[in-house]
Amino acid sequence: MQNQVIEDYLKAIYKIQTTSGKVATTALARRLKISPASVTQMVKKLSDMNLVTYTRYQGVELTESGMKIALEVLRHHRLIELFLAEALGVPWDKVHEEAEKWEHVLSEDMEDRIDALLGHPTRDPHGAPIPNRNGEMVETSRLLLADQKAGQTVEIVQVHDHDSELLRYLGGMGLYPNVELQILEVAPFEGPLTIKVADKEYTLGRKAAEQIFVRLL
Amino acid sequence: MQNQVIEDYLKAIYKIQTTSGKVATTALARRLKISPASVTQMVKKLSDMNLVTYTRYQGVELTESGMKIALEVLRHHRLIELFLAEALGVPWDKVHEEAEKWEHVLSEDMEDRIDALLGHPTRDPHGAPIPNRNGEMVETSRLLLADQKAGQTVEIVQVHDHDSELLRYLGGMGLYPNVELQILEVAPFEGPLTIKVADKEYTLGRKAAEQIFVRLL
DNA sequence: CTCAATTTTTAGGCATGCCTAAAATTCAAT
DNA sequence: ATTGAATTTTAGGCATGCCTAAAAATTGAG
Repeated sequence: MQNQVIEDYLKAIYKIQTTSGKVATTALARRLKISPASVTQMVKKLSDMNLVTYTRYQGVELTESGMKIALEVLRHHRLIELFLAEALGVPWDKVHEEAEKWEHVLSEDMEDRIDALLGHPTRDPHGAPIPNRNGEMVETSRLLLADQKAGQTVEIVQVHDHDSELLRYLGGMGLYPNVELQILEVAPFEGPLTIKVADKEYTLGRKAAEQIFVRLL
Repeated sequence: MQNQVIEDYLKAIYKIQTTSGKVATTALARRLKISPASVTQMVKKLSDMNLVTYTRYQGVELTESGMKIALEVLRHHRLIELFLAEALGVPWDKVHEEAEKWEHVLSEDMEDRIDALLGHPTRDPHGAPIPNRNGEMVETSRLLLADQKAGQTVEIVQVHDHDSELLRYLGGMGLYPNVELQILEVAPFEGPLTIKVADKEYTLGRKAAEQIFVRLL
């Protein structure tokens, strides 16, 4: 059983666990693009290795050591994303994909060097918090831009990192973490938002606004 | 069959092929630390994939496409070595080991970015030539420091990269590629060399001197 | 040119991690 | 409380890439 596979499972379990609590076989299978049957099998092995607790038909949960590994991988992933963006100028819509591969080959020594080079950063290019070496991180605001009211001035805190196309779209409007924007109008019935960024106005679809976390100013 | 495994085989075949010509199963097995029986099996698959030519009991040779891949991996390896040294300050005795892992996850896009960042370099930190995107490279001098005579002034061109301890030893004396040194004395019966580097004298064992390529000045 | 030593291949096995089809269990609606 | 739908697990299989032991081919010393 290779590291890469285990790490991908633990990372996926972590993601699901922190967003929706219980981690069902099917949810894991969907995220990993693996059949549910295979997931069941693998999850048993992870359980044997004390990385997750598993009860038949009841889903899994990370153990302490499973959580530790998941957070290490997450740290690698986000450090690499930032490193690629800063050191190599990789556009923010591409860093995720690359980091998916690099995260599994990063030694502790390289991790430390990158961390130091970047000045011990706490946020990746999408605004997601980077766990420190002890797995601690400062959580981001959980306010969705989509839920805010017209008239508000907010600052972008974090953006979902999975959809490359969305990231390019947002980048085109200058919508990055730490950027301030005004909500001019919110169309009713789940309609689009009209926003003002750097003195320009844009119309932002509801779907996009649901991928953006903000804090109030 | 994963990329990593194929790439490691092709790289090993390349190395043996360019140093000793024919590539025997056992030699490959020794280098890869895999049993000869397993190598035979794998080599058949590589042959099926048209990456090597293989005749039972006669060893293997890279085909054109096998050579192409081997050179790509070599390019990745050496670019990464230099990148780690330059961008992250990794000491030259550690870059090889790290590059062994990174080389397999480097996309073409990242390769180009690193290449550009480093100014399209032609030598890695050990002085080994970096193939360009077409697999072309300028070969280094094949003169061994160990074969030179007393009184010569030479410049280090390349150093073998596999032995971390040797590299630390050489680094301690300031013996890096592009460094000039004088051979003051060569002890007979395969004895050590006395050399002068940056106005300091050192005694260099025969074994070490056999790992260093130079050009005459 | 022979035959013993060496090299290489074949045969048979094993672990990993994936799959599909079918069976077992849980869930939810009545 | 029942039952049909959905979820999850079990059973059986497959490809990859490694292993050891034994057989086959090659090599080289006399």
